[in-house]
Amino acid sequence: MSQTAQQPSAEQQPAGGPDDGVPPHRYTPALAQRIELAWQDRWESEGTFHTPNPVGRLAEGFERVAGRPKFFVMDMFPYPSGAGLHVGHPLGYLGTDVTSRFRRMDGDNVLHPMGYDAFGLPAEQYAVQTGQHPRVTTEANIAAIRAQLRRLGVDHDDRRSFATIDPGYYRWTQWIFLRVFGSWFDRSAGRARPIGELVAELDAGTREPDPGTDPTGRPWAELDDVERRRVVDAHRLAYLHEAPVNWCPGLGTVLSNEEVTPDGRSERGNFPVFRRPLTQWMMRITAYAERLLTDLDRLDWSDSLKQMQRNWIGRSTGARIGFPVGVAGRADDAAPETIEVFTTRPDTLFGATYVVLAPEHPLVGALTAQAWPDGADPRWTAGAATPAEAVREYQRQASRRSELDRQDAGREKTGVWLGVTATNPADGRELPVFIADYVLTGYGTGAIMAVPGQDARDWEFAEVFGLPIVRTVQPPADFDGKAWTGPGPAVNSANGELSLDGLDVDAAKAAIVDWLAARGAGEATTTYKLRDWLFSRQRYWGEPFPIVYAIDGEDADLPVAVPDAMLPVLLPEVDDYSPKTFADDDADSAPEPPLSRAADWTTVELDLGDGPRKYRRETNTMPNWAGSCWYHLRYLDPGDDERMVDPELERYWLGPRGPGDVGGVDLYVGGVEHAVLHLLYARFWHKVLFDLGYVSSEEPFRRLVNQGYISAYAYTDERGFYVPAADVEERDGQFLYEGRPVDREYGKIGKSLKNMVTPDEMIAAYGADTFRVYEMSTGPLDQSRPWETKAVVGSQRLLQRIWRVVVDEGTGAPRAADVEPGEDTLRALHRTIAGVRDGFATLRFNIAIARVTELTNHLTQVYGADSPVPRSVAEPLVLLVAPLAPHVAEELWSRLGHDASLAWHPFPDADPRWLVEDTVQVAVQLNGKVRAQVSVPADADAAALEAAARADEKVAAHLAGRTVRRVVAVPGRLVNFVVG
RNA sequence: GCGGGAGUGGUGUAACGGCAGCCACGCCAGACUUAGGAUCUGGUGCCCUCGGGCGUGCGGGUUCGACUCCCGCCUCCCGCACCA
Repeated sequence: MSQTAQQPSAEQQPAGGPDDGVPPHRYTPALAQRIELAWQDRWESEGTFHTPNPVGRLAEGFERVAGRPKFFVMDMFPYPSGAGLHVGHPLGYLGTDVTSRFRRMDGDNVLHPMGYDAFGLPAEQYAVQTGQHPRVTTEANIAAIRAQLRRLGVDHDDRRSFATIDPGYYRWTQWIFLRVFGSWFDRSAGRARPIGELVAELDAGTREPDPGTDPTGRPWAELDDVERRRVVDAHRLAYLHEAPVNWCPGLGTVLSNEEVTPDGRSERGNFPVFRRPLTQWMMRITAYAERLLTDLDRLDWSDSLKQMQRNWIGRSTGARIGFPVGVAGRADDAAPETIEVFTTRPDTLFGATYVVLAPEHPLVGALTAQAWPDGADPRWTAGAATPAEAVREYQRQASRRSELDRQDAGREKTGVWLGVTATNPADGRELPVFIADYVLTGYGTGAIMAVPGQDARDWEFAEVFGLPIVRTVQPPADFDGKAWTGPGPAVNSANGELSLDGLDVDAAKAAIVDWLAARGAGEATTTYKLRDWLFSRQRYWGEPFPIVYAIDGEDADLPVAVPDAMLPVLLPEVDDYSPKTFADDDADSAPEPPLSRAADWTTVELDLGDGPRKYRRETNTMPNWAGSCWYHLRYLDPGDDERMVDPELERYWLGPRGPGDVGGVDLYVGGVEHAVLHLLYARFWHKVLFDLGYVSSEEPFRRLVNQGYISAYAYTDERGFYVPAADVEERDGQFLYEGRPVDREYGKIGKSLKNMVTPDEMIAAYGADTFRVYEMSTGPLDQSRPWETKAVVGSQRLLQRIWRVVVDEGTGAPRAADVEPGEDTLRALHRTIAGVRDGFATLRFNIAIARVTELTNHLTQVYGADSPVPRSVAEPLVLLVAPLAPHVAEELWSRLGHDASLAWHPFPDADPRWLVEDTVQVAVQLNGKVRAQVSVPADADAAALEAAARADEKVAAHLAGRTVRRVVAVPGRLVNFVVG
């Protein structure tokens, strides 16, 4: 490639024939294509965008950048779907590319890698349909996207690319899983620790098992080995758990809460989802709820995104209060039970008039009375002969009811009485206990005290069931509504020992919680909406778990980690990639993962330290999100076979920049659709790795920006059918397709709206540089915008004008010469430099382009078509535009006589001398309205400014005969006369 | 309902509390052309009696001065939503 290096000019033939009137060396789309392909080849062959690491395999050339600050910029990596990119997809990739190129020129050691998120449902579903191995389609799709990205001219370091399906990558995904499995959350320390330390402390008697981890209730010392294993397993951050899960028969798999849409369907495929108890792998993300919440404050993310995560974590503070249930009416051998409720309003305890359990609450069976008491309200019994019958029927209905119905706040409240009462600990009143589906199993304790006077939902239920309503907060005098949830003094809230009456809400809360705590009847507590992460999928195309279970023996079915040295656990070949799927609405079906049918693979003989034994493998696979939880770490050296990541590389690229800094990627750009799923999971894993000492950064992504979306107009004819948007004409404000009027809509780009526009089409018509400039010119990166193909020509014209400033269109020779620019030109240049830098630094590339356009237009006017352009202006112009339109900039730079790529050339600096004017125009206002302009020296003080203004004829005319009450003169800006 | 964000020409947008509309698309006119869907130049917020008047969703407020800050509405977009 040395020939290319010395003679990089891509121009091999004139752009047009002699007869068509187009100058032979004009920057036409055809020339743009040749330039772009040639420079893409050269960048690749020279390794222009190889980023050196400080140490290790990729350290070559580091001495060149050792003194530079590091800058790690990253895109949310794509899922290679095969559907192809449309013009909306590259927006973020181009934003990071411009930033990356700018920061490199401006003196940073920039890391800008790209990988592929490649496990997942679409490839698997395609495989199920065609029998083609998902790896084959996935790899073909990756190759296609990689080619498209290359054609856009992005500056990724190709040596650092990988896909999550690479065994060399998912080996470490499995390794991280084992670290999570191999640790527990020490609540006293507020962090994860290796599980071995837990065992040591339990053995030493310095620690008791966490509550709820030991079903035997016996001391640790008295437990046998298997019982101890179970206790330890219950502490792990990755644990097996039988619980109601989101079972999706149509997909044949379970889904995490986050993968279920609010209307109770699968996010992928839109199939119905049912709640069903199953044993599944869970990740204890809830242990990190507090840190995930509070550390948001330390991140440079948008407020809206932080707010979404806060809402998802859903912290709320309140109290747990016990409501004892007596034995009266229950089975003869029933022991007394206490219903624990969670409330954020303990101050309203005296207003509680009934208690409600979720239908799935574990105490429901034990609390249900044998028979209805005499005179039971028919509204409470649902017409059933016994409480047990009513409960069974209600539970059945609740499990059948889709999440949509269940969460529809407008639906009338339903429920049944258990036939028993619970005692209000504050005043000893007996309150009826119901089950009702407006109380959710997974939140709080799955049980509430109902306070209709202060809660709209409880009020509604009380009205339907004829339950008493007691106000315990005095509403304002003019309030005539139902439940009052606002502030006010407590009323009706006293017992023999305690009175809350007159206290405001906060004071009443404090008083009642103290009183309850003193009698062991309750305590202040915090709960979260966030639930543990369901981590198993019954799919083929995902990472296998590095977990086996003994087949025989006392410890059968307890999970055992596959030793690190035996990783990766490779995905086996199978004949059928599909999980067993069922009719969409078959709620009673049970999962059957494809790996369970790989008979040779599922059982294995291993020696895990106590001799060879037979084990069965875990046949679930990890969810799609696993691979994207840590890929930022693998970019640092994807070829490292020794470690997940070299700690020294992690410290260099991701480590904190100072005390208290969270560290992480310096700029992470991607779509807002990952606001809770990916970003919460990735933060969680990163924090676990931090706690265990594998990384020095507390957060994965220091700064995050959501790029906007590109939408496009679509058109429907009189029948409501979409017509091809590309063929619609606008005439006099009317939109016409084949001469007939059509209606305009605005929406997602895609086949269904017939408004698809692809980068390939745009690149073919204009070249990648024009496409890049157009996309970046339409607004700040984070802003959504409409696509308008007809406007692309503006960007094409800009690049043509820049080309024409630097190159003679007739001869192809550079027009730059060593002539001195005029002062106007110098000012224009340096103002442009300052503006472009500002635009790049703030991701408002539209500003940078506007300033470059101004400079170009200035040069076009001043230097015409023939006079030589000062080299000292032409060269900076080329450098300024280089991050936006890198190919044409490289070509011009080379024609200006430079052998080396400009990718590493210093970005121009604005000379402050040329940013200040000698004389400035200042506005003269009367009462805030501009009446005149005066020209004054830039350094004129207030008095000089006022004098100059008064000397102006127009101003004098305005001031004549009027009283000047006040003069505001701001040097360099304006004079304002306040007149009477 | 709760939370977040945004409302500026025909369109995308721009304006440290200081001349509202930079730059571009579109449109209008002109130049060069056999020709123009090329290129270049000029114009283009609205109204006007050509003096000027009015203009940043609406209404108030702070200020010498508000697109910008504060309060209250309206509209649109996004997220969450029976979360106790």
